[in-house]
Amino acid sequence: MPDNIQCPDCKRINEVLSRVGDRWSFLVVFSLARYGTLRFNELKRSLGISQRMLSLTLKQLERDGLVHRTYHPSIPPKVEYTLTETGRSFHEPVNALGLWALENLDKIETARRAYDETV
Amino acid sequence: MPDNIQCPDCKRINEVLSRVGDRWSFLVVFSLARYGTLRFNELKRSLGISQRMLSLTLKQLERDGLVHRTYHPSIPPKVEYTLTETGRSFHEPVNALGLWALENLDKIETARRAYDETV
DNA sequence: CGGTATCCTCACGGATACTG
DNA sequence: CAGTATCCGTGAGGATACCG
Repeated sequence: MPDNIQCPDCKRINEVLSRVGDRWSFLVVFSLARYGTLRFNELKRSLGISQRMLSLTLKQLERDGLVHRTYHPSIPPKVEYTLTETGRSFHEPVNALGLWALENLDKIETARRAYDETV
Repeated sequence: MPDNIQCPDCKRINEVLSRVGDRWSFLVVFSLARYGTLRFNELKRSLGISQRMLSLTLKQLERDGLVHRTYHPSIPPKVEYTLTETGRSFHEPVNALGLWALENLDKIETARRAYDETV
């Protein structure tokens, strides 16, 4: 790497991650991909997320074109969320990350304990 | 989804992501995977990260067993960082995410503008 | 060069209450 | 049910200064 330039892609990757790279966005996409369609409170229970953060996260994801929102004007109201095509394509790397996480949690905890003992 | 239980994997995924799922960790792993070995200040310039955050991020990644640190006691000192095997395996999903980010930045910005106009 | 220490700010995010 | 509004605490993270 030439030492006076930045990692050429990191800046752009950073931009995208700062939009859809937070933990709640990951988990919402992960959940919607798994279950297809979920209502607001189903997502809320599913993720253990606060009402406020879910509302904010869903609005961002809708704005960025990853999530589609369908409002059924019944009483009580019913709102369903699904992934858009872009959202589904985002699911692939998100899922890969989730699987890696599940597979490596133990390894990380072991490494962490080992590290802490040497200190 | 049964409506009274949580997304079964989300809790564990959340745990791992809360450790290695921050943006700086992603970018450090992404950079180290691409360039192999980098010194502290090379990483710093490469990522546009503050000295403090890079120091903290590297220490976490070393602790979690994703990054290996080699100290050369010369004058001036020289410290090189590489990925461990776990770190390299982490690179796969991180890279997938990075590539997705690069491919979809435009699409996201377009969706965002469209959304903002309807409001 | 490769850090640590300190200070300071602001955004993340929970708790609670209220509404159509 | 599906939000919005408000308040508030904590922690992420930059800026700066200093050190071996």
